[in-house]
Amino acid sequence: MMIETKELLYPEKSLSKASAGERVACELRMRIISGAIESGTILSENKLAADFAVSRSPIREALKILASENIIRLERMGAVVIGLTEKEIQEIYDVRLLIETFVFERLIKMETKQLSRELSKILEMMKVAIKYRDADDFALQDVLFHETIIRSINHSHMLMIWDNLKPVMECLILLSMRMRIKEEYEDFTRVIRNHEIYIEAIESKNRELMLESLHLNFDDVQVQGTVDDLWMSQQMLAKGAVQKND
Amino acid sequence: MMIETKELLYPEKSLSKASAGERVACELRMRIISGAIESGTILSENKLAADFAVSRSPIREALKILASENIIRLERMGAVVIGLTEKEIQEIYDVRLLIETFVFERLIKMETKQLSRELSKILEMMKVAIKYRDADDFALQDVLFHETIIRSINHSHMLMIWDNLKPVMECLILLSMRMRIKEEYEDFTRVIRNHEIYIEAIESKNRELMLESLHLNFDDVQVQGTVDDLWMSQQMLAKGAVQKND
DNA sequence: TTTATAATACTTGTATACAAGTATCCTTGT
DNA sequence: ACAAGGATACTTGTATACAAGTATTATAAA
Repeated sequence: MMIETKELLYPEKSLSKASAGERVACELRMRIISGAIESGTILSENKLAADFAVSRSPIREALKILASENIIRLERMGAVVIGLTEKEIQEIYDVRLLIETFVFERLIKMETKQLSRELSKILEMMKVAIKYRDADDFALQDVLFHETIIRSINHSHMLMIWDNLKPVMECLILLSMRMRIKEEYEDFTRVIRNHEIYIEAIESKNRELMLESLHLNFDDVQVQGTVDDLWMSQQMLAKGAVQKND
Repeated sequence: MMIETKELLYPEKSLSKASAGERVACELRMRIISGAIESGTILSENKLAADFAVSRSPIREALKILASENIIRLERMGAVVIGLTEKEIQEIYDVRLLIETFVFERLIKMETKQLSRELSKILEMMKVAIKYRDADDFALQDVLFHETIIRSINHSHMLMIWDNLKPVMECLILLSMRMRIKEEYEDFTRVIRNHEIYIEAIESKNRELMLESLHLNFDDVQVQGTVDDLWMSQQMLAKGAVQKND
């Protein structure tokens, strides 16, 4: 059944095969992360069902999904909207950095020709998306780019973590790109360049280059704050590794 | 409604306040991980509903949960049991190592007196559990021990990852402890010792000690394989950090 | 005016009903 | 014997109904 409401924030084309529950989840996610639904709001299953013109079953499914993403909190009575604070966004990037560096280390030991080709293709698509000023398409391809890298190492649990992170990342990037495509057009060529560096890093299996592009990417989605904890953690672990190798 | 079936693998006391769906999820998880339900089996909502004597609603909920844990795969027709291969168990430990080292780095910058007290209490409970040969209680406290550490840093996304990992970890530890409490009794005192080392590491904020106990813990749940990728990854990141600090 | 209690209008969790789609198997035609 | 097609018995996704519990509010008593 179609969702009947004023205006959909989430690009419809992406959920052609999605169930009503997933649709609702995507739309609610966008509204919450964009701030259209304020943090602290209490969502009621019945009210949502009425708003989206579906029954409670898909609504329940949607709320479960959003709760697993830590966007809402399921309580005895009603679901409380949590939303994304600055801190949470920083946390998301902590996780992403953790995953992607882990993935890269695996990639170094692998044949990456096929992957590199796939990434190049996605990059071309992104260029086209810019050319036609399609922010949504650009954002979705951007997400796909990183997902493709993560998938390539065949680590089901890293993929699990990504699957949890992905929807929120997607929202953030979608919103960010929509904002910037109007005025800050040149930002996009820089994003493209960062991705090219990433591919180069994979092809040459160059750790430093990969780190560089990763940070450029992060900085590019507006979060700057330090990631000192992460760095310290890694440094510590490395010391441990060295010690173990003695 | 009560689940009516021959024999429950999951300790009932833990799910006093759980919904039927969660109960089913826990029980199915145990059966799958223990091998009682073989990998490759196709689960049908209707059949499960009949077996557990509940309606399809809680069954659907349970299947969603298990799918998010990568234990089953939801397909067009039926849910396919994936189970845990050696590789997957290794992957779980990759993730756990990733999380716990990150957490420890945060702990170093925090006041850990309160945490240390909590952990000591849990440790005492574990000792009592051993004294009375209660493998289940021991296992659950063990899980709680690690969860307490992770919770203490207030990082909602690390907690999210843990929440995903926890149920499977819990199953593994439950099964492992049940196996060993009969014959390999002295194993438990070693586990206790490892946890004591962990607390000491937190109190003294000693990275090397923490790593040591972490590895002892891992080795203790039978997985030995290398974690080379992780080590390499950390080493690489540390280099990056150094470079950045220059 | 304030407090206690009871009615009401919500809430969730579960059961059941139904529609639409898909695999299986059986029949039928060649 | 074998291929084509259709009936049948499954499947999931969604809607709806109901029970049990909780917050709120209104009413009544002190």
